[in-house]
Amino acid sequence: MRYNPKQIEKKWQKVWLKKGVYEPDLKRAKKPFYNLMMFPYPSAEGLHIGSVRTFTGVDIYGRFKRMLGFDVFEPIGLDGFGIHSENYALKIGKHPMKLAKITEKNFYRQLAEIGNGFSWKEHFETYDQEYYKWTQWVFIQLFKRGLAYRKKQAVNWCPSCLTVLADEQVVSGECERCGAKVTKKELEQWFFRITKYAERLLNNIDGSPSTQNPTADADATGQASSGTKNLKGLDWSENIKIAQRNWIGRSEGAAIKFELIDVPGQPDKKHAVEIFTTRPDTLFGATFLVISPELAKFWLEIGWEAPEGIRNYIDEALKRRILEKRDRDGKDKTGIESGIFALNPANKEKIPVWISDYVLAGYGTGAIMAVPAHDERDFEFANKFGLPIKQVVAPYMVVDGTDAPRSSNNIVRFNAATVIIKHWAKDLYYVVDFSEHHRGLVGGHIEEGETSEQTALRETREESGYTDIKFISLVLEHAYSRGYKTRKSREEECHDSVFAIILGSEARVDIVDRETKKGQWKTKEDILNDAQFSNHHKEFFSLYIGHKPFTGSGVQVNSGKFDRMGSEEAKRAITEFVGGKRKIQYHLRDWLISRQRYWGPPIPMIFCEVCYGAGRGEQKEMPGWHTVPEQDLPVKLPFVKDFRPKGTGTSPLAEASIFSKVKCPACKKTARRETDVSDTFLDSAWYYLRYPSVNEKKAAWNKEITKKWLPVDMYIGGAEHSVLHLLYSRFIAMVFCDAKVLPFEEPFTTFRAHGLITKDGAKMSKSKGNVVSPDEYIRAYGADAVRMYLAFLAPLPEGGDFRDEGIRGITRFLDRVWKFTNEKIKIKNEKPQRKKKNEIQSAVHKTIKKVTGDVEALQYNTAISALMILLNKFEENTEEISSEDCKVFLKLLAPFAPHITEELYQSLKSKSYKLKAFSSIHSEPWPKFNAKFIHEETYELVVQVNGKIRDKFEVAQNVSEKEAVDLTLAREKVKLLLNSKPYKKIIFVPGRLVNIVL
RNA sequence: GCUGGGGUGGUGGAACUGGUAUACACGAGGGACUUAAAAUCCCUUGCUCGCAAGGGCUUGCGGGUUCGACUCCCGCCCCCAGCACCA
Repeated sequence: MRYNPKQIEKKWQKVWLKKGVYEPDLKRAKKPFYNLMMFPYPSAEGLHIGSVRTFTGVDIYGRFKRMLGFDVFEPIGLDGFGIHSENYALKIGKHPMKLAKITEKNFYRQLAEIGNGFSWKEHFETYDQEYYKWTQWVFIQLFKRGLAYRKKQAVNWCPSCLTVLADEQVVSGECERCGAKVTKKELEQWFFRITKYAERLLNNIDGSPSTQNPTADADATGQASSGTKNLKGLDWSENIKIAQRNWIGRSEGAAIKFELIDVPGQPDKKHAVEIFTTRPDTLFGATFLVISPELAKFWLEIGWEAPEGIRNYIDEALKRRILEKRDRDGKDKTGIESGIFALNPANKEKIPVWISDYVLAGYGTGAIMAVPAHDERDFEFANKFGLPIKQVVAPYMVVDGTDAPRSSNNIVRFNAATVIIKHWAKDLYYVVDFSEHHRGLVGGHIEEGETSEQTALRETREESGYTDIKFISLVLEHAYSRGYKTRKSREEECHDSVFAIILGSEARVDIVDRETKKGQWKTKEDILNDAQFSNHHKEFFSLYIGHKPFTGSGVQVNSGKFDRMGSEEAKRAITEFVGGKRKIQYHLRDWLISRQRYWGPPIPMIFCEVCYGAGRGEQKEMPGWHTVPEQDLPVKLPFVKDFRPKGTGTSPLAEASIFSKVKCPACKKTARRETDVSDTFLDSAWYYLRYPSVNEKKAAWNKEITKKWLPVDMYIGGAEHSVLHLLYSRFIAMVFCDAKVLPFEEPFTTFRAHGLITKDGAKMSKSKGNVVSPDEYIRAYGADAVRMYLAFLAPLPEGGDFRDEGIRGITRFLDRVWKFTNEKIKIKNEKPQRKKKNEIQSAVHKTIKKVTGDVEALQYNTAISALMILLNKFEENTEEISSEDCKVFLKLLAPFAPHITEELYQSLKSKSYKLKAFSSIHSEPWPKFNAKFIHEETYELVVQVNGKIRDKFEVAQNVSEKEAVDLTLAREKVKLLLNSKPYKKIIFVPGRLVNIVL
């Protein structure tokens, strides 16, 4: 019989289902293992090959764990509620409610065909009332805990589709669907206060105890520290952790008040503006303030009398802000002088206040101090409007990570002068070659009795030979650098004075410097791009000639009594000096929950005018708002024929008066329902809690079952969800942990991101028409081959390239597995002639070890390669292989190719299997390796001469150094190479090589 | 621009803790079987010089550390992903 995947795959899928091979006992499982893949949303074309790869990737791991004795729970469901599914419905002109049923069927069929060990009994869909009832309940709990609120905010708006768009539907400022330029529209929206959890969400990533944070909100997180502490941090892919850290975006800085002088229209009042900065060390260099148009508008509202020009600017800037999604590259800053002045608290200088659109309203206080010498944006702005630039931090070149001068014994200190020499006529600069691969600027030590200017002039003459020198300016008072002079193995620290010198003419004398350095003229660009140009000097050069602000840390200059202090230290000192407060800011914004759409769970809130008038409400700050009483859940999504988004900024549900009209739960008068639906991310932020408790009718999740199965042991999904979905899920878990209805605050113990899959080296996309559909491949090659090929492409965490020819290798392999095992079955070679017993045994056990380790690390490609090598060995030694060997092989292969291995395993056990007595290979224990079988008696010793391989020979495993060396020197080849010359030394690495150094 | 990840044969990709670079597979070339093709099986396959024995070169580029570097250090270039006026 030939291997025919079509026949066997369907057969075993049915048997597994019937026997409940993949259904753990949720109540009584002894070693629960929750194996989860990211919630799929059914898309237009059905299952994408990339998702198939993830699902089988997760499944391989789950099958492996099951064989290791765990009760594996591997649920599946559909995230079919929300904007993606609705958009597809809009596109093909079907109603999403009807469409859902169709896609659902197709999706589940595809999922069944790939042969995963899903726990099908627990599946659900997010658009099922039984599910979204609890999604609504989740919303209510957040409202009750004061974490849901309403606020006006500008949302993405497509003027052509007349609809609100989610951020991810806006591709570089344009509507994903029609390509129209996306604008903004101000609407009242529901938000979740995720920002209250910013610090905890951040700290849990690393499990480090929260840092001292005097100003952070204490109320929401107050009881947090007593909760579960995850001291080790999350076992997540590092890149995902980094993405989350960046998204939360904690920055440490200071809040500093600037007094305002003479605000027009406010002659008698004292005003001040508070700014947030991460660089209080640069305060002495703050030459102006900038406020956002929003803050300026607010100032106008509270009585600032500004001239019309300024008012116009503010209005226009605000309008632009609403219309444009985002500035393409953050350039073209606009601005206007307000006429108001402020007092720099550090040096008491009077500085102007500007209004500009480069300052954001939503971050910090909406006002900044501008330090053009040390901030790129301020620098650009100051140059555009001719504002003063004042340097207060000098660079301190470092090699060892420290950022300030410090004392140490092996530091050689000296003062030096560095000189930038400009050509007399062209835009060229003189550089000297220190050595063949090292260039830099002219300069040298300041000698006894010399001023730094004198040094500069002397060094210029000595090193360049030019004599017609015009000293033009002192660029920096001081700069500090530390470098290693490796040859002398000491550190040197020099205090540089940097000068710019311009040559009047080419008058020149012979170079008198005894090192006779070679020099050349270079352009600015050449110098800045020269890899061999001294970095230390490059920094000086770019500061003055390259015209760039210095944004690093270094040493204070021009900062009064703080001069010569390291700038890191100065941050604290200067903040204190001006009476500022240390402050922590986050980039994280609150979670926008409302969608003015149809296809989602209606937000379970009721607004009552009467209660609003009376100031009644469940939350003090939100009079008039009531949650839908729990017994009235779910708020069913009605069938609305015209589900298209309206251009009005309200959901299509608002049109259905039967839906929106409701009795107020408090006063029983007529009230109206909230007609917005919630964001899809809310559906998927808690779904993992529902799977094990899907049969629970009275609550969103069952307490005991949750305690048994959660948190999720292994979670695998796409890096594209590394921020939003994972952060939202963590947030929701934390909230419920605080509410004492969840026993943990981190939902996913281990998370691994899989890579992206390409087709023939190119990204798959509908427009390119190169999207791989799993169906045709499964039809042509069978699910096992598809699964294995996807696993063989590359390690799961990395991407891979799908090539049609590649799959041939796998089908060949499976054919050979089939043939070989069937021959074994025929011969029934239980006690084979074992001439090479040790060799075979060693190969088998090595493979067990390799596959076990690789599967645990999700390196499926190398695990499969090891199995291929073992099969080669088997085929070369057919007579030597027992059916036990075969069984081990099949077990190792089983997670990857579940159908063929089941078929072969069953026939290996008995000629005809009986359903009654059926026990699956997938429930068998995973093979164990024995280190003593892996051990080999000899190994190949490599002989190197000066690191090059010259010879190899067999030695005993336990060969001593002396023996090995003697054997090596006795080799003919070695003798020839040495030619009886002496060698310097011999290095022996046991188990590997001997290296003879001449 | 910033933050990650990466750059190894014609291709997908291997390589322990610094110790035999290119495992495994695809593709290609040659051969066997066949009337023929497909399938299957066997051999060759990093580049290069050489009739051969044998040598030289090779992990994006340039330096360095080391007996020895794909691996560690410094600088640069390129690709992918995410973020992007966050002060």
